[in-house]
Amino acid sequence: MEAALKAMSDPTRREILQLVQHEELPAGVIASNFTVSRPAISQHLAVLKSAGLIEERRSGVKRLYRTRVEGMAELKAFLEMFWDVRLSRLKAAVEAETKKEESCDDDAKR
Amino acid sequence: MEAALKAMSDPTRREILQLVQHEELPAGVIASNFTVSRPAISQHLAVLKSAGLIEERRSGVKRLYRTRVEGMAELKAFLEMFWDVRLSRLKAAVEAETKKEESCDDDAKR
DNA sequence: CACATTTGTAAGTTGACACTTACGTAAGGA
DNA sequence: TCCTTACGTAAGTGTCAACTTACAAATGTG
Repeated sequence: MEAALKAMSDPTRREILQLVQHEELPAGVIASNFTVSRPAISQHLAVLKSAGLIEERRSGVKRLYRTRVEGMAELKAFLEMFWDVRLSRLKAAVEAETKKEESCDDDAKR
Repeated sequence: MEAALKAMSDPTRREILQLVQHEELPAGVIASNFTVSRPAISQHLAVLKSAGLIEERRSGVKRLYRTRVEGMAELKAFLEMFWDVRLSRLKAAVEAETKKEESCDDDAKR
């Protein structure tokens, strides 16, 4: 999640994400959309992949990339939770409660 | 917007944002919630402020900070638009059209 | 096999940034 | 005025990240 947010903080990577959001594209084609070198894009793709925001599929000598919808959904959910702290505080409280229930069943006595 | 996203990519700054989201807090109190030095927090506050994500109010010798809701709303809107590329492409097209219209006014004089 | 295509990886450079300690500044008492 | 409180700012340091060029690896083609 941390990695996903950091990955998205780079403008080039955001552009890449938009490029492959609705069509699967080979690395070379992606790189051709930018002025930076092809290896630079290759490294950006590696960052996005390890952040779970894109997925790679090999077809012959080519490597096709596209947005990984689950990763984007997770990131979106994290941010949604962030907008309203009351929600995230609630979530934290719920998690704490869950832990309590797991560790001590004494709570039922109260 | 770029600045806001980059500001949010740091975990310490995200914690600060949550701290001051529902209560106005002086810099010192904010810093006391972290293990890093007070000047470090002061610098983080400056980053968040220049990104438009928090606002500062002076009260005597203290400086009170709280989340700037407009800034958070703008960032959220940007990301909402980002999730669906079709929308952002539409937005880009609209912006291009607007520019055209602006320059077209000049053209009309010719 | 020899060769071109497509891509990742290695190595090095540069700049940004998160952090530290030391110092400056402004407000408010004793 | 002197001192304390609550800060920001300056200056320096180490780390990381984005970029470059050069090279390696894997797959298809003659």
